[in-house]
Amino acid sequence: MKKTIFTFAALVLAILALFQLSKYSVIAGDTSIETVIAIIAVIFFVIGIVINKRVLHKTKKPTQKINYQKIEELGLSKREYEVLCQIAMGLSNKEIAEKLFVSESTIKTHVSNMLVKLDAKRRTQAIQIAKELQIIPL
Amino acid sequence: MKKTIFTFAALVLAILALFQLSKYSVIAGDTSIETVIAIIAVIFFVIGIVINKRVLHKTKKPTQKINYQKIEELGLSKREYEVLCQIAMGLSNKEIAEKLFVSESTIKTHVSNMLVKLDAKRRTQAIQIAKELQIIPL
DNA sequence: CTAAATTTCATACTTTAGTATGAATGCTGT
DNA sequence: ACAGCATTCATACTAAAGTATGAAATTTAG
Repeated sequence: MKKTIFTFAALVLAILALFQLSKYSVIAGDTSIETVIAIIAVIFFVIGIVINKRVLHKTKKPTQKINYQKIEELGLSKREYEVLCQIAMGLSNKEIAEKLFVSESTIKTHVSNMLVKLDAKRRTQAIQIAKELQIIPL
Repeated sequence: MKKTIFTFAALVLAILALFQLSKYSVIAGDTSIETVIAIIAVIFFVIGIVINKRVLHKTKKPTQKINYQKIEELGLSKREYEVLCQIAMGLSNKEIAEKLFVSESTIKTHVSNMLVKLDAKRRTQAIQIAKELQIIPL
């Protein structure tokens, strides 16, 4: 944090110095206004990019939004989708059954139907496919 | 794409107009050089931020880097880690065996040892845990 | 209201996953 | 050389996952 303040202060000073330098340069007739403006433009353009990159990197969280349209396209029912999410959480059929207050055989039915719709052979493959299609959170 | 080119062209024209305007303004004595420079600085600062945001949003892929230190902490061997990655890809033990040119029973051994080290009961849970620990790509 | 879809459950079965145990080979660092 | 670890493989077993089929209750859309 101290480093950031230091860097920022140094940057401001450098810019102020450049301002003065450019002003005298223009008055003295050594440099054209166009050149000065161009340099200033480039400098602030770069500063904008750098600052933006810093901020984005700090607060960036991959909030992947779910493709609900794809879920409908696949013909996944509400229950089948719920089961799919629980599978992705690493739960067994038995655990899912307890969580959703239904029997294990019901879960098996949902899983089997879901696998067909996702064109998967195993539940692990279903997780992978669902992630690719962005229908479950990462 | 056409829209981008249009926007960019419009932007360049606007800036050139601003340049001319500011130049005559300064020559006429209506505006100080400082003001012009400040305006230019702000404009390009904003442009820098906007362009950077666009580029980052387009090409942003959640390139989560793998926590190799964590892999060592868990005591996962090279082979066990390989198997873990293949499991996350949705492959069965048999498929993994063929891919790595070993027998299925070898894969079973690796899987079993890996599950203990990851403190998982199932391969699906292992995937979930591995993702949390950031030892496999999302 | 009726037809279609969803959800539920069961039974029987096959396949895959995972555990336990033992053992041979090869590599590595001391 | 030798202890320790990783890798390989096998056999036998248990547990979990997945398939197939049929059927009843519920919801939903037309």
